[in-house]
Amino acid sequence: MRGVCCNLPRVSETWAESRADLMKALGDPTRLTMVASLWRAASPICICDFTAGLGLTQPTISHHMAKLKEAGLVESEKRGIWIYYRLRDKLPTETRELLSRLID
Amino acid sequence: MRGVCCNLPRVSETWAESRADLMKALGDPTRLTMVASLWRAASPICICDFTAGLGLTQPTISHHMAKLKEAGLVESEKRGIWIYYRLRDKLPTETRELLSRLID
DNA sequence: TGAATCCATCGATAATCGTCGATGGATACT
DNA sequence: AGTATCCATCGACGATTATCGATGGATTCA
Repeated sequence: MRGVCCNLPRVSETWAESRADLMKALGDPTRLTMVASLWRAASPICICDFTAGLGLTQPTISHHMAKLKEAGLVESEKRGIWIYYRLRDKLPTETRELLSRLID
Repeated sequence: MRGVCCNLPRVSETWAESRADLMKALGDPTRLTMVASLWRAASPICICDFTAGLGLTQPTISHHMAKLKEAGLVESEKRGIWIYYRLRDKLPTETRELLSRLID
């Protein structure tokens, strides 16, 4: 009876791994909110802004931001006491379009 | 010094919750592979196909499929012994376009 | 120099998640 | 009736994750 089963379309394993990592980075309400904020923000945002706005502690926000950075979504720049975060400038086109569909 | 901080763009909490749920559903390599397969497949696919193709046990595949169904990505139809799965027919346009950007 | 602010990192804890084996219901074929 | 296949669900286990408090480095300002 096994012969009845169709064969699956081929999906690359490395593709699935890397795209799932991106989805995982976006798969938390706090991180998604942070990305949406950065997407819409006119100017870069620092950790303390999120801490104040999202009702979470500074280590938690910092931890989430590190994950976004690790996923290649975000870049930072230190200026005085603050570290300003913004969406990565050279975001791959597919990722940028995906975010556009997701957020706009 | 708190006055230096900009104020965050407003992001809806319910929006973040629901979109993060969708991202979470796509945030696992196995599930993403399953979605990509269904996206490309000419005809519906049953659990045993994935079990055979992905090297995971039947309960695991079934569990992942349940999550995709709960996320509203997938619908099923029972035919004889088999339950055939396909991408949901009435997928919201935004979701369909997002998947298109993600997979194609 | 001393105090204050911003932030990353560490260690801990509770919750969630991915995976499996076992079980049982449903359907089909003999 | 008996056997075989497909599948959902349950219970368990280890791994990952989200969160926090505590700590310490860096920078600014008095």
